[in-house]
Amino acid sequence: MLLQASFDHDAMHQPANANDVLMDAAIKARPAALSLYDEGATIYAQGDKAGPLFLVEFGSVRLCRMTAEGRRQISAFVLPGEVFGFEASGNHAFQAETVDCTGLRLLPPACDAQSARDTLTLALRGLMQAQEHLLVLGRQSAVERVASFLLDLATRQNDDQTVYLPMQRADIADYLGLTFETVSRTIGKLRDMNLIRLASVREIRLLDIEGLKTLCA
Amino acid sequence: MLLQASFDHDAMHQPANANDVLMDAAIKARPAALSLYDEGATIYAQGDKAGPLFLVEFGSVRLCRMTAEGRRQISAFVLPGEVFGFEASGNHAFQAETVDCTGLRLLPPACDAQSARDTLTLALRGLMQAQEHLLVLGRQSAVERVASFLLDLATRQNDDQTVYLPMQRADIADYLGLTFETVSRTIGKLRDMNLIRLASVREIRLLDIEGLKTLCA
DNA sequence: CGACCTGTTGATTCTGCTCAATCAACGTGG
DNA sequence: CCACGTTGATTGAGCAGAATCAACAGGTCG
Repeated sequence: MLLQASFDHDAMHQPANANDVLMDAAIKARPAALSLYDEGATIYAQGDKAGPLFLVEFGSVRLCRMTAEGRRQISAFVLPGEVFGFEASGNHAFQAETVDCTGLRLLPPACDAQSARDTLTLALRGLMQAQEHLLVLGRQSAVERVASFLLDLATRQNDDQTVYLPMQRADIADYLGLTFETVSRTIGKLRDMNLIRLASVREIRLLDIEGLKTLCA
Repeated sequence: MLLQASFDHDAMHQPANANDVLMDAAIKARPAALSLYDEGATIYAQGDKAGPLFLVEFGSVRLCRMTAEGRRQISAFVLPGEVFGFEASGNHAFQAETVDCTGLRLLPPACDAQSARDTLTLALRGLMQAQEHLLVLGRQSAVERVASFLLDLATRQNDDQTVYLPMQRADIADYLGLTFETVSRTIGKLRDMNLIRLASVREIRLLDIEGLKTLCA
């Protein structure tokens, strides 16, 4: 905890989007300690008692669930500046794991009216993202899914040109409802179409954003 | 409005599940008129200004969205006793249409702390349903999807044996991310496996619930 | 250096889509 | 009453896209 306290909020906080204003307000109102997690750490497991919300300061988190046969579905990736931990019942239906080395700030449950409204806003934002994702999983082809994913990441990382992928191909696959082989092939296809360029395995330059957008249908 | 006022709440309200207590409280706190809609009516369109929430008294509602090519994804069906109309931004991202003749009660936006909490609870319930649905669309086969759908409907209709389908095959298809031909074939397959029996096109008897559950993986 | 993990690429299989025909239920009008 | 058109559901045949199985390359770490 002493180590964690040495992290300075302003230095670590990487603004992602319009969440900032809201979250900064939430933090000022209810400051909390920063917790560090290693890559691949479990923040909470399926069935754990639900409690506080978590704000991602840096790193990234995947929310996932396993089926009986061991198939995995990732319902969302949580990037810096975004919040997770919502539950309808008292227990977590999904598991939260860090994708890479990650810093989280705990947000205690809302008590006053204002923070209840803020929580609602954040929950609704999550609902919208989930519904958006339903569209992808239900009606899009592999190319469309990958293109949507890259554009979404670019937007949320506030960088129109370069996308950094904190997660590996299997994570992307389980998020998009594909196999990792198909993800790899599809990224290759987008590269061959000159829509993207792979600076490295984890860093992708978007060469033709309009082209990618038309692909998403 | 005079006609609508003639509907008696207690007579029309068909409790579906645990929503009841919460919703009854909400209604008592903020009573509202009942609105009638024909089959296939648009309650609000994509882009419409978001406002009140809607409680389904009887009938059913589909929340859907179209892609540029005319593909449709239904994100949820709303059954009696359930609420819809949540939006993160000021405008509706999805369109709400009635599936059959439907009665809705308007719930004005929350103003006090208690109703804000209630709204949050309902929103979180919607978020859970959407995440549950992500699992279906991302990782299940056609048989698993249809089996899950039937079991889900049975639960929400509070009838373990008989499922009544208010919607047609194309609606089920757009909800499950399949074509209506595949839905039809798959229902036929479940019938041939003696897991269900079609009393009519719209009424399905669940003969082997455990068998259906094991199918869902 | 070798073991291991991640990612890429190839060959084959299979599920579900597309196109198309048929059927049943219903309403309309002669 | 029946011929006709319409709409929704079912069924069939062939095809396309993604999954599966498998081999291999590049990087990292012991």
